[in-house]
Amino acid sequence: MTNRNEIFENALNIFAAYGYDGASVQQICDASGITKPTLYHYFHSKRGLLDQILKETLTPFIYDFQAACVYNHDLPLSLERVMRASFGFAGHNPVFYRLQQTLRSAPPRSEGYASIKPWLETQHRILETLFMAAVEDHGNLRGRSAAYSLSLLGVINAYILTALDEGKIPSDAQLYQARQQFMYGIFS
Amino acid sequence: MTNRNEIFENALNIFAAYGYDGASVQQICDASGITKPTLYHYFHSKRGLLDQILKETLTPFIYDFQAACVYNHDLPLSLERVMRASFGFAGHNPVFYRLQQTLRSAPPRSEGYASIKPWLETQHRILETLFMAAVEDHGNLRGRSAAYSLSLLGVINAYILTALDEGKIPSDAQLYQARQQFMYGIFS
DNA sequence: CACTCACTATACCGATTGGTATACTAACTG
DNA sequence: CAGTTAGTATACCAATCGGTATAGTGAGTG
Repeated sequence: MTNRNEIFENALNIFAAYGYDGASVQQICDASGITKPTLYHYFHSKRGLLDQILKETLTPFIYDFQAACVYNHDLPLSLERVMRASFGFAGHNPVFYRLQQTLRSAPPRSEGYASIKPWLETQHRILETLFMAAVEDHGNLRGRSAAYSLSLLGVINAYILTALDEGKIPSDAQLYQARQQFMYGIFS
Repeated sequence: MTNRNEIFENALNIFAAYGYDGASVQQICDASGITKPTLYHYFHSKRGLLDQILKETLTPFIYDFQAACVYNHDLPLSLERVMRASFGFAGHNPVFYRLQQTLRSAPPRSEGYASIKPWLETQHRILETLFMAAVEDHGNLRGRSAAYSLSLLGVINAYILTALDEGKIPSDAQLYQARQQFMYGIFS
């Protein structure tokens, strides 16, 4: 493994375990068996290292997520795709998912939150367009797409974290249960 | 306001905004118009300051929460009390609630998480006894009280955070919707 | 008055922080 | 061969970190 990849992987693990503020550059260097100038050769700064981790991992996921969010007059089907994309991503990148989770609920003025904020907004915006498209078949969604977008992301997150705590990926059965529960919340 | 209260309030706000690691003792002192020896006269350490904030704010809440968790053969009623206690607490302590939320999903090896962990466990344990008591009337809860306890706390949290983002306390209507949605998840 | 005691500021501590100036090495390139 | 370039370590930087030793202060108390 190249030094760059070594740094990348160790930084991911250490950020996930100690948090962005709690992790030190020296700690990452020690774990990677290199010294600071090497790290700074590959990454602009500590913040740039985090940004790069988010970028390289989230770019392909957002691509899948967008593909899942197309609407063809079958909202349950779209929701299934969205959940499947999310669950699959979390299952393949459990450590990253934990890091993402800590950043997502980090304090608003922390560097960590600033780093993930644009990604959260992008994901939210994509999901919102799905609900806006579904308005044409489900009138009671009108004007609530932002709220339901946030709510769905919350439900997905809750299921993933519960499953990850047990060391598994959410099963298909859980996927359908989560979808049904969410739909129930919408139409009741 | 006494210096102690001044420090306490400023620390709460700064911890909530910047995170435990991101906040510095000097920053809290500056905001409070005092110097470090004064802070260390009232609190053992930076960690002790956070512990004290959690203790003084969560002790009365846990008391209410426990009272809400008594079971008298009416699970929906108990759940309503639990949600009402949680929503009310969040509404009266919005800044603290945000701090609690960041600590709750902080990385496992961070000091912030270590500080709130016992409180989370206590709350979880109390809620679990409610579900264990309800087994006698709802057999399908058997062996799942831990899972449903976590799930309910997740749902409550999601509703509170959504409401707080809009600057409000969750309404009674949202309370009943959240309860119904959760019950639906149980019995389906 | 003499004494105690809760409280507070000045000035400082060693350790660690994120980051870098300099120099070297090995590999590739004309 | 001469020159460039990517990559790496030693040694260092100023700034900040959490925390404290010391010396007061003023209010209460015998």
